[in-house]
Parts: sequence; C-alpha cells; structure tokens
Amino acid sequence: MRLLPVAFYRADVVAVARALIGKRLCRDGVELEITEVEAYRDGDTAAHTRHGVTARNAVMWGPPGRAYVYLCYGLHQMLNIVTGDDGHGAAVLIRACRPVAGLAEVQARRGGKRGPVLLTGPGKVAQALALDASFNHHVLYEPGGLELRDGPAPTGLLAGPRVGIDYASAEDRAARWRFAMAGTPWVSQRKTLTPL
DNA sequence: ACAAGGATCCTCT
DNA sequence: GAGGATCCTTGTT
Repeated sequence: MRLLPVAFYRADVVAVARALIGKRLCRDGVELEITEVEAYRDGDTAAHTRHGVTARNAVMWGPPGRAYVYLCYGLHQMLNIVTGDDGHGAAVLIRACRPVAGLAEVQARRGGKRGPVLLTGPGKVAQALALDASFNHHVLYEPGGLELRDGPAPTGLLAGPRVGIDYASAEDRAARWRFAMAGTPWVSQRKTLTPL
C-alpha cells in the first residue's frame, strides 16, 4: 500500500485519529495494522502540551507527519503521530495494533507471547517495532525506517474516553477522543468503548 | 538543586 | 485486583 502523504497529517487531530484506524505501521518487514488510538489536542489538559512548549514535547508543536516518541514510567516507549500545522501542538497516541506481517519478529521482541496480549497497549506497540528515543522527530511520510502506509478502511469504529488521564479536567477526561476498530480482539480495555 | 509523579506492563493472588 | 519496576520531565525552591 502507498505511503500516506504529509497532507494526511495536516488536519484536525481528532479527524486524523479516526482516519488512522486501519492504517499500517511498517518497519523492516514488520507490518502492523493500527486498531486503537487516542487524540491529544492543543489546549487539552490531558496532553503533554498542557504546560506549553518544553524540550520533551517540542516535536508536537512542529510540522505534521512526524513521530513523537517518549519514555513513560521510566520503562515504556510510546509512539505518537504529530498532526496539524507547524505551531499547533497535537498528536495521536498509537495504543494497539494487529500484526499483518513479520509475526515471528514481533513475537521475539515481545517475549514470545501470542494473541492480542502481544500488541494491545501503547508500550507493547513500541516494543514490537523496536522503537527508542532516536525515533523522536522521525518523518513518517518518507521511505526508510518507520513508515505509515495506507490500508483498507475499517468496517466500523468504536469510541470512548482516554485511558490514564485522571489528572486532567473533568471535561477532558470525559471527551471521547479514543478510537478503535470494531469487531476485532486486537484492542485494549474494550469495555469502555461504544460504537461511534 | 529537589521532589513528585507519570498517555504502562507484568506478575502474583 | 493490587503492587512494584524505573527514570525522565516538570515545576518549584
């Protein structure tokens, strides 16, 4: 499938988040279908941008179509995709995927696990793709390294509140900016999701 | 320079 | 269902 052009990323972060379901993350023979994401908006009290521009979140404010990779809880890398124009601070967190190709490689990186436990969680996705801090700022719309490619449109979408943001305002905690593919077991914490 | 806490995962019960 | 791992980022002093 074709590489998605930079224009794909320039839209509103919630629209891009929905559009990302079913797209493919590719790296060196490993191909993952995105099944679950969360949008983090500019002015969002749940987002890393909530304190303005900092060294860590700088890439979120930059041009779209780049990766924002950061370390969470001192252990887990998280992959985000920067959206919106340069100067706008927003990104989409990749929360879960389904393996399409390179299953043996993914299993090796994930401790030999099998089934949805392999890829249903943001730290797991980054581990499966062997991502580290060097992928921060990586351009996703050019060939080489990590790429985002088109995929078949999903038959249905689920939505719900985002996970792990108890520190945010009540309004932002309630916002249904988490999206997932309907009809697949490759999604984390399914209970809080309902049809969009 | 310091203290606090985090967009999580795994293991054990 | 609960708790520990583990270290970087951030705001504050």
